Amino acid sequence: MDPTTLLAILEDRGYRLTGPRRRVAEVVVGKADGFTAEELCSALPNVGRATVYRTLKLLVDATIICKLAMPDGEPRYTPSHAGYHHHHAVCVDCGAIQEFRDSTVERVVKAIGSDLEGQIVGHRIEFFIQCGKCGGRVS
Amino acid sequence: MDPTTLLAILEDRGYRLTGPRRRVAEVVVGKADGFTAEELCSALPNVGRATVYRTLKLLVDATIICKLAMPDGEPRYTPSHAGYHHHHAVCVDCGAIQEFRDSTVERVVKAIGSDLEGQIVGHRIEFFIQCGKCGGRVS
DNA sequence: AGATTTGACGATACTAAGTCTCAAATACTA
DNA sequence: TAGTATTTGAGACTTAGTATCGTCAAATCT
Repeated sequence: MDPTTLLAILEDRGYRLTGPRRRVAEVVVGKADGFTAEELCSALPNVGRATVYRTLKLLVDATIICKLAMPDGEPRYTPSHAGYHHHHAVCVDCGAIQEFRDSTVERVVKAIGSDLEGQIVGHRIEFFIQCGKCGGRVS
Repeated sequence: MDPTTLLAILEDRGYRLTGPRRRVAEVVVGKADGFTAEELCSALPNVGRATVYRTLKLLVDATIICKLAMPDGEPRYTPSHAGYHHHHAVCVDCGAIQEFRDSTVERVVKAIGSDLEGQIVGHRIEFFIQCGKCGGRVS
């Protein structure tokens, strides 16, 4: 996604296109492999921390980026390339992210839902990998 | 699990059975529905925060309790009743936890592993529900 | 049981991640 | 272009957890 498209989405949702938001957009779309909030703050020293976090939240709400968590719980953001529901596999060494969608996963989620008492309102499914570059077997 | 068994497991792993650990054990086994680290600290005002966190880590390593994360990322601990690998469904309203094991999930995990570039080193699978008591449909 | 060794404790300072506040600045609208 | 509602940013605050380190006590040894 290019910054212009990203900003257009925010505009459609009624948000103003401000300088800081443009600058965040610029950086975010360039980080194909995901990033932490702190990285973003460092990359944008002229944008306040609060604004960075606020903008991240907007982008997550707009499903432009996804927020996921490393094994230790450290949050990590990644631009979402798919418009549809999907999951992520994150390399624990370099942070590279593979998006995937698996209809089997969705079927399993539904099946489990009917086995549990109560109603499923969400789920979190994340895979941690060592990517090819980082020593994992290349399949 | 009763506190004695819990402590025996720690002992087997070479840890000393100290007063603070006994007190933590006592409280943990009583919290069937999960708890936060802060709740544990409050419940044990005479045990230092650092000790509470250290003991939680020991218990997680020993797979006596599981650490999971609510939708907003807030960590939550829960006594593990199953000895085997399993997943959790947490009520977002009251925190009640259902453990489940689903062989389908495991099969799917394996199948996805062979589709991804690299090697799977872990995964996180959590379901968020509204339990029967909290307004979710009872299935 | 008493002495020794070594792991554990806890007070406190610190870090990291994120939120809140509010006056000042700025983007949109008419 | 003036008006107004939104957004910003500095910095204080919060929350969750870690590090330090002198003190203490559990297990072991004799």
